[in-house]
Amino acid sequence: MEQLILIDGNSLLFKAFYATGYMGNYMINKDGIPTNGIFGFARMIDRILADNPSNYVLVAFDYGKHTFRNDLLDSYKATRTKTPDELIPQFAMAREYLTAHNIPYYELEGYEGDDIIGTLASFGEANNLQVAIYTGDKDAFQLVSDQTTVYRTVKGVTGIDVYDKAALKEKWDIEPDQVRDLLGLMGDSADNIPGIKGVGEKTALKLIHQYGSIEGINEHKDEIKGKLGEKVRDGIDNAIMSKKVATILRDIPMDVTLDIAHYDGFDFNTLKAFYQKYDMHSLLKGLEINTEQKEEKPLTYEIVKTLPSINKESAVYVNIFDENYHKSDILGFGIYNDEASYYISFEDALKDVHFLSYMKDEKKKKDGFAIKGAILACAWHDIEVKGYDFDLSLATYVLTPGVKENMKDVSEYYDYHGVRYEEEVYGKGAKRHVPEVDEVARDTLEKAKAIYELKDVAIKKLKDEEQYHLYEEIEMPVTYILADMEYQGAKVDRDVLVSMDQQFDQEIEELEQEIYKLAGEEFKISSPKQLGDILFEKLGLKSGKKTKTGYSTSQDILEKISDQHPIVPLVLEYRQKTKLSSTYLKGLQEQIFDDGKIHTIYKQTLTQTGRLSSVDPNLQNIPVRSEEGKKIRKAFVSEHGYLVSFDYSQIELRILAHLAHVTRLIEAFKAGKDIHAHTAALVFGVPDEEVTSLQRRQAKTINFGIIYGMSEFRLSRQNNMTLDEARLFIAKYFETYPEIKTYMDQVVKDCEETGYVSTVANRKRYIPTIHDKNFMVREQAKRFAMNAPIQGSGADIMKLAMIAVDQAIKEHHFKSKIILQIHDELIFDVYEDEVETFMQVVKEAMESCFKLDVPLLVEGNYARNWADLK
DNA sequence: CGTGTCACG
DNA sequence: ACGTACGTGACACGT
Repeated sequence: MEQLILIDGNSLLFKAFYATGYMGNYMINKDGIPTNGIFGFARMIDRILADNPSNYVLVAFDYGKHTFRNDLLDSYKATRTKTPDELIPQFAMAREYLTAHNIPYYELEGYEGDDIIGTLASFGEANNLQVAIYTGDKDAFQLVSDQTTVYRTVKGVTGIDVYDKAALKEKWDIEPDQVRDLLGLMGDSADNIPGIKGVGEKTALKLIHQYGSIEGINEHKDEIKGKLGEKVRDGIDNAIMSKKVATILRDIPMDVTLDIAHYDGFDFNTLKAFYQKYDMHSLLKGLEINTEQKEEKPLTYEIVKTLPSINKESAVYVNIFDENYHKSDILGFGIYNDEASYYISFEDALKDVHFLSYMKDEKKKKDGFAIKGAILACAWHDIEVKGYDFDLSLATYVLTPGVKENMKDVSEYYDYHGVRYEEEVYGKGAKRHVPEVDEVARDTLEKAKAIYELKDVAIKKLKDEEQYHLYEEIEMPVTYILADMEYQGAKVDRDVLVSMDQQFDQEIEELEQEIYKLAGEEFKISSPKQLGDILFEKLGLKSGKKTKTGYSTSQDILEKISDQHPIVPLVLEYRQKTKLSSTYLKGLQEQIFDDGKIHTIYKQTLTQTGRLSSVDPNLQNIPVRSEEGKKIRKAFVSEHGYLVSFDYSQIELRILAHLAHVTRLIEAFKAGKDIHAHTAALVFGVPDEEVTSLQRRQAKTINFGIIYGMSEFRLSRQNNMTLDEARLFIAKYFETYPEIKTYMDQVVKDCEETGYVSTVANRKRYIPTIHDKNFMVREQAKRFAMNAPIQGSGADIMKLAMIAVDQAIKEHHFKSKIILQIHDELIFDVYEDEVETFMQVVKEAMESCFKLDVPLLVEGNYARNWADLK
């Protein structure tokens, strides 16, 4: 069946505008015209057409401010925030883009784009076409039918949710027609449609399921009991009217023929001229690449058994089969530059002296993707690699931490489409396999080529964004240090784990029996569902908050009711023991390599803030807070003498004091005071030495809360205060440190203007949801904005510390090595004879690696195992 | 594969 | 009126 594609132009342009705000700059072109909205708009349209080649496409726009909806409802869209100035000129550009692309568009005075789409969808259905509607609004769901599907853009410019009849059924259990009833009841704050006051999605659906429609509700309104009944009777007239407003017209007076949607492709030069006019280089490049790949220069490569000589900088892609490169086979290697394109299999490569000497030749410069993994996978197979000086993965992470780690998504970020997802090539889950060599070679060279093509683009962008330093002087050196740390590994005494494990298994078994006895039956204690039933149904304990699926049985709930029944403390103990047993005692044992060590993987391109994360296993969350758990650390032992730890004291509060120029905090840190006690003294107006432990604890809570963007509500709960007390407390806190309030307000404001926040090393976090129309989402965005510069600057400083320490170790010719990084702490394996000087040198290096307005304080310890490192 | 829970900074 | 702290990863359960 032929397909008719209908696109809501206004909706997409708005979405694109806000979604690409995260590009940070508003992409002003050389004439000073902002182009970010049109940029995202063009990307979306390109994507839609690439995914669904069709000869019938039409983009519908709103036209004129006044429609019949304003006659029905004075306030319609009255509360819409004014269209941003940067967006206004882009409406005309959107039409210009469509013209350049040969895509038909349509607008009709007094009607919204929705109505044009509704009318054309009816026409399409009557003419036996498959109709695909692309929009960001949920109103269009009412147009769904057996022939019509709605594609709703979500998150950014490429995410799309598919809505057909089954999806509506699943999401809301309603028919397409009832979408109007749903909207009529709920109203829509964005369009200022009232609906029924106090009725949200849940209640609206309940009413619809019971009475079928708003008309049905109206007939039975007197039967509805209680508060809801009152609300319904008060609001039903509004709902009836709101439904009319929310109804998309399907027969507006327009001359409907299939011809008005006729599309048969674009002219390369016309579209190119448009992109050039507005300086949209990445789209232009994407256009050229696509056309190139389709028509002119398909990827070619040669499978070789011995590597010919390579005389210029090349992309070298190491194709690693498993996620864990410490244990993975290597399938092969791709070497690509603009005159060479070779694939050599792992088996051949091992035997090829030309290849091996090329790889270890420092002077042969190489560009890669996730080079830490490439270097280490090679190292485990005794292949020495030198000369990597560019990493596309790291570069992209610095530019935008939000992009996924795989090469496909990274390439798409640059509008480069020549790479496929892993699953497409190798399958996923149980179906994952190595395809024939030709396919592996193609995949490998596709990736090598992408690295080669995108390197300059990425570097230019890094420089434009003033992030080249962060990339080149921080992330690149750190990736090499991490490679050493991972390869070095952490030595583990398996016997410690084994004997603890045996004891735990026994204790867990005993706990189980006691719990069953108290419960009167056997059940899966670790199933929250079954445990909830036992505690709150069978034993009738007072339940606290609920989760989506039932009673919450989380630790804080259980602690509150632990004196109500002897089973509760046993469950808590059971929880702790099974957690320690399965995750740490058993889990860690499985991860010990033949060399008696654990080799974690640090993810350097994952977090939104610049921190590292550790996986397989996670060595950044080994227990310490409970005495019982801390014993696990006894298993981590020194290989050569001592384990040494250095951790930054209060680094995040120091960063806050620095960033916000908090006079009294800075003074306190300079004077070396106990910062929480001192805060308490200032806030409660007592001398430092008279601060009670409760006061100190409350001050500590708020100090941390500030870093996270805490609410009054949360503080009151955390500190067992009333909401009023918490408000007063916060007010006094901000009186004490007035600069903090000013700073936080400014950070949020900056974020609203630029779409991102940044750290001391100019690491950026883009937060597009700062403009979200949903209050909750927006508030969360503000907390991200307040926290990211602090947490992120901490991460920056730690990375600088690692570089400084690495440097110092080399200068002093220490044999000792860094083993672990845990956000604000470094752990080393130190030779006995080096300990004394090592302690001094490292402390100095860490404290002086970055200058803040407050001193950085580092505390060091050494011991034979990790548990004894106080 | 999503959800709940809990381990860490 | 919303519903409530930032950043992570691993495991067990149950669909």
